[in-house]
Amino acid sequence: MKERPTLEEVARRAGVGRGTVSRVINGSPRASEQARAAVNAAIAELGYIPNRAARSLVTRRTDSVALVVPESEERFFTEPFFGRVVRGVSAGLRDSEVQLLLAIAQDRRRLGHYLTRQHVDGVILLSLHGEDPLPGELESRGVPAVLIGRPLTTPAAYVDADNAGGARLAVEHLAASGRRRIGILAGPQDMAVGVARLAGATEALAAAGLPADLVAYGDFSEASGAAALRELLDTAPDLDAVFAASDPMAAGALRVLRSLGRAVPGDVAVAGFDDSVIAEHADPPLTSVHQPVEAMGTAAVRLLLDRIAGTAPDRPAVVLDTHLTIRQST
Amino acid sequence: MKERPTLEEVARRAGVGRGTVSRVINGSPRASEQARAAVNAAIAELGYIPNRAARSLVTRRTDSVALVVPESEERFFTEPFFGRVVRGVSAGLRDSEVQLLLAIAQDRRRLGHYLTRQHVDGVILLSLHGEDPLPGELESRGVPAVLIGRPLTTPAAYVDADNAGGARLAVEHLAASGRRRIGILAGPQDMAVGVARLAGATEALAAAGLPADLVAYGDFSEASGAAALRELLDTAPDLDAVFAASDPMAAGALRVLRSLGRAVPGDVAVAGFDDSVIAEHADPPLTSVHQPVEAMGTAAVRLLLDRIAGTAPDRPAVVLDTHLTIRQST
DNA sequence: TTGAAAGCGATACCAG
DNA sequence: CTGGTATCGCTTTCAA
Repeated sequence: MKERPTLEEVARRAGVGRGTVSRVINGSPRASEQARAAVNAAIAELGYIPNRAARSLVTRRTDSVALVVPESEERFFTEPFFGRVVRGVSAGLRDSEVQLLLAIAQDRRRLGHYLTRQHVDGVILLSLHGEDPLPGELESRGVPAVLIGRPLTTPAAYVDADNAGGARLAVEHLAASGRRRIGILAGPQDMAVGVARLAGATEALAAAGLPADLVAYGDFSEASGAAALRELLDTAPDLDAVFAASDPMAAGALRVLRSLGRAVPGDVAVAGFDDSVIAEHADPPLTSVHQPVEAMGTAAVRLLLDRIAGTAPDRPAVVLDTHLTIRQST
Repeated sequence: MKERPTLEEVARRAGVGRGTVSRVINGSPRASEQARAAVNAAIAELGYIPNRAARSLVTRRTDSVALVVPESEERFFTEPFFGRVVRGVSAGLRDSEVQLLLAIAQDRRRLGHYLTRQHVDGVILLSLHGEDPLPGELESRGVPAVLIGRPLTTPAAYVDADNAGGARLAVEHLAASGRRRIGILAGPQDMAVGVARLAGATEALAAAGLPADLVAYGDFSEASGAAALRELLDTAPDLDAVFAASDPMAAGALRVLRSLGRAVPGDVAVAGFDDSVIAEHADPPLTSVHQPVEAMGTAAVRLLLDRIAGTAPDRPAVVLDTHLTIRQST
């Protein structure tokens, strides 16, 4: 377990002063080629690695950002969404010397206490519900924050998928394939995603000259999707297509249709949202709106790093395109 | 953006020396009740938070552990497994002041370079394949490592689910419900999980006095499960149950059975492994072996923290129980 | 039990 | 362009 060399030893080995070594390491232009070469040689030879703690102590930067996830949102952990975001965030950090800290927020108070400039340079917040006071608190303490998922009302920097656009794509696809009685299984309207997906679907119906009279609400769960579809079938037995605001809701719809003996897509076409493993393994496999989750994570870090560097607008938003993955259910 | 107070200011406010403040903060017994009270009051009043960098600089500990995930294993990110592990690890760290660093390993060399005592106190490694040289490298450099998932051959500290036991449970369940021609859709035999699940299944067959002649192999994927089942049906058209080493494989089997018009569970019972969202949403919902993934994460940190503290055996292993979630497919 | 003083390893400013 | 020096905020002797 050999001890790591310090900057001072590098300086001695290279026959230069500590200042010079530091300049070379941090890519300062004020260093002669000669010095640069000597220092780099010494670094390579000694296997020198700068001590983050020491650096952080004087620069007052931590070179780390936190990804904060509310512990209460069990969905995050049992759905692939979380992993994909993490992967995207990590990819965005790849070439940047910045570390990713994971903060699963058990206790909001304690977390707010912890997330200071002393510990992180910035924060990415994974939030489902729009009404989180945390980003505001952070910003007011000088800690840049970026949300993944648009907040419902609170203004903040965020990255999101084009949920409305995705819903539009799906409904357009249903209409284009000749469906005329298209039902919408909408998500909860106290979340931005729920609102946006319904809005997009409604728009597409209007554009196709179809009525938007068949709307029922759920909470994104399978059971709620099943219930919502039953509700729609009560008023419109002639329904020939369904757009669900989530894949589990679509799966619930499939279940109901099967139990009723209605063929999919023969009698009723079904489209979901998220292009998740559920869509892929459903019977029949579900046409579903695909979100670029990894890209959202990457965009979020990029935005955050820009904000930390002070080179980003104060409250920027990035909205990424979705596309439709077409499978056998439509 | 108020500046955080330093320890020195706390000392001044409390009317004691810096040494005393430090002792109180770190719970040293060598501090009078009086001093303790004064210091704590000052800390509360000033909102003091110790500076990790400064502390780390002198203690030579980082108070952080890394969770390392091979980037190449796309499975990790698109399956809930990853999120659940993260959640468990995070829960294990909850009361410990230790931070969780996420390292998605793009480049093994660079990562090995990075993971020194200077940056982390220890490492948790999420590895699918058994042949990872990283843990060994780390240990030899004095960085404690704990694997999640038993390595195939390399000796190392690890936490794992009782894969063999889980497979045994599933096959026992099939046999107990009167099935006599039970096929095994095994996973790849170059992974410890694949080996263990097949071993457990075989054991259970033997214990039930049934032959273990119906075994076909796959790679855990849906397609491979479908292919493997077709293979078994060729030689044993009278097959009346299948145990698959993964849920996707089981889903593949369901698909084949459906296309052949065989009823599940009427004609053939099907059991999977992982109790994933796929099992839950399959048609019919799959009986599947449940692994305590969160608990594995928690156990892994606990083990790691013990090793860091030097209070754990040198190469300990923790194996956690699985259970069977029974659904309609059996 | 306590305070004072000496570092931990880096950066940043300074004069040269 | 360069080397020395002060400094970041904390822990840890050491002497009192």
